[in-house]
Amino acid sequence: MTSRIDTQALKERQRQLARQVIDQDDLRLPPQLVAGVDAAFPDGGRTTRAAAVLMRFPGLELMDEVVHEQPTELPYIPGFLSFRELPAILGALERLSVPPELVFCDGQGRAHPRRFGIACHLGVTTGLATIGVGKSRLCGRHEEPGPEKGDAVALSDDDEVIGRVLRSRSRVRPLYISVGHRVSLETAVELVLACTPTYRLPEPVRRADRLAGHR
DNA sequence: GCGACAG
DNA sequence: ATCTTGTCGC
Repeated sequence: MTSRIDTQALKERQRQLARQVIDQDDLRLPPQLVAGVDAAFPDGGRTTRAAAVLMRFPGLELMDEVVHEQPTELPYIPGFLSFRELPAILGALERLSVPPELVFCDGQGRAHPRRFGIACHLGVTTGLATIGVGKSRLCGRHEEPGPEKGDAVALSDDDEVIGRVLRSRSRVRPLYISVGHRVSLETAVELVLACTPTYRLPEPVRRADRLAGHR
């Protein structure tokens, strides 16, 4: 049986909203308050548990943490992740004591088939500056980046550069960094590196991962 | 038709 | 993402 979900309609919404993405720096630099968000799916996926972590920049001192749960509305479909995770993530973000100036998202930004991954969706929906931090590739092609922290190569789709494949720490699998909203790709890469002192993931998303219940 | 496919 | 123990490597 075919999916009950009208992916064609969702594609149109993505293409429409993608026109509102701002891929240039339009935020205070350096920012003072950054956040990381992520979602987990307990109960065999019936519940969506979103976490938001607020930290100061550049010191990365913890300022606030929020966990928010609500019933899962949609299944996971490659290319439509944001429609599944965004509702709960918005709920978590709204409950932070202070709104962040920049949000690191677990997943792609413009490095998406219709240039509208979850980081873009969150940015356009809230108006916040956002950066996509993917742990693996959704689309695009690239060479293998060098082995040291900071080594990076372009992620390209056709003739378009849609992101960067970045070695956030030496000798770890690279991250897929892309513009979410109101941040340039160059600034996104610098901010990711500045928030990644110890582990593979930027500290805000790593902590959001933990809070949501990952391991 | 076949392979790819964020979390 | 989630289901799951031990195990290989620094």
